[in-house]
Amino acid sequence: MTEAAPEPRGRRELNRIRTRQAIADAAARLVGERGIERTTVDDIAAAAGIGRATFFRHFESKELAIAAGLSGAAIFVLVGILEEIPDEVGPLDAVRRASARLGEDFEAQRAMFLEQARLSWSSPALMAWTLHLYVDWEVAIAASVARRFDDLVPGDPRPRLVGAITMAAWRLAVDAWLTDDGAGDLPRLIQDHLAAIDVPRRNP
Amino acid sequence: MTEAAPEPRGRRELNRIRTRQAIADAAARLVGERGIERTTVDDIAAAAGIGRATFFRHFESKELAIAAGLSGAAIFVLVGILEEIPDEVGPLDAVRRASARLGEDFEAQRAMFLEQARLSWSSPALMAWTLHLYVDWEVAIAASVARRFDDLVPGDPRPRLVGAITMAAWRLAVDAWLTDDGAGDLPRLIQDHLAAIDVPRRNP
DNA sequence: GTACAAAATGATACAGAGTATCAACTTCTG
DNA sequence: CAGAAGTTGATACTCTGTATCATTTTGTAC
Repeated sequence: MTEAAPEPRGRRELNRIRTRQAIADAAARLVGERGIERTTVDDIAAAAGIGRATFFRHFESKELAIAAGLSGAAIFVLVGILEEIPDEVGPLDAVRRASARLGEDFEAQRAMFLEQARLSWSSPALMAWTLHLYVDWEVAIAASVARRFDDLVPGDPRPRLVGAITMAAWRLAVDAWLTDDGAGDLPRLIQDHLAAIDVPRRNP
Repeated sequence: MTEAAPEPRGRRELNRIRTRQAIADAAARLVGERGIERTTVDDIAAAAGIGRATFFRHFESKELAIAAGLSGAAIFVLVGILEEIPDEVGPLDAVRRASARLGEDFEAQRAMFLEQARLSWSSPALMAWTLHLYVDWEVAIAASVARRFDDLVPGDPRPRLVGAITMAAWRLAVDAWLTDDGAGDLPRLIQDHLAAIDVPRRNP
């Protein structure tokens, strides 16, 4: 999972990251072209230039590779933007601002987001593994917002809760957007969802 | 998924519900006895007294049947208790009270809950499908809390957000509990998680 | 640059999951 | 009771995911 790690050490790590990204990209592209049912692990492996055994060294399932290819980019960018929000901004406000920043470029990529969202929920197995991937993103968001709490204690549930709330708000906003066939304003929907929740930055 | 539906109409519906429950129960029992890797769809079908094709008419995957058998009971009871909380209690408070009520009997079944929780996260595929099942439960909780908002409007995201928050709080509390090998106080952990979040019953 | 250890790869075989088809059986309706 | 509708179980098949092993690539020490 892509966190703000130090520069990778050697060629092995570089290759590992590059291969994983190549697999995810190939998976998303082939599923976009043919649909999930007509896309096999062998197809994805061939398109990524690897063997099938290597595929399974990078991803636990075909659907996880597809989910990483479809959903990974937007969330990766969100976490990156989160890191840039000034430290004095509270945890949920930081998430709101980062989501708003991501939304600024939304119109330029609306069709792509819509297609990716449709594909993500287009099979029960892919939905299940997309949710699995979202848990990884929750952890990344939690790591990013933890320092924004004034009174964090060891074992404090709030960073993980903020991560979970963020992914839930996004997921439900995308659901509503798809229900409306993408006619709605997704950035607005995300902000509405995030506005409805509060996680105080300081316990009472 | 079990919602407070009217009495089933005919023998077909009764059989469908009964068969589905038999499959889920057999799946959980066999996985408890042998582990996931040693439990096949044919094993579960045989234990439930059905054919393998019938198995796949009730569940989209082996792991979904297992998840339904392991996790379904506790959440079914939670939704039932939610229905009994007085209408004037706000949405999240109702969830807190229902969770507290469920926790009253916790000690009597602590070993069973611990084993079920461990099994639920014991394979990536089962984790993914358990999360998939949780989305069904979010919908059920949303249906139950919707009337507790003073100013609900069509398309209002808050009931679904309460559902998502409830399942996230439970999931993260169980995670923390497992990290501590079940030594912690799960009902207390759930209350702590639920206490950290607010969804105002009325928009400002 | 070389030798060796460690890690990664790809080919392959296999068990089992998940899908599709069809004949037979069960349930429902009039 | 007859006929329609729905459900079932057996079976064949494709593909996923796992395991094994020989080969290749990368990293380290000298």
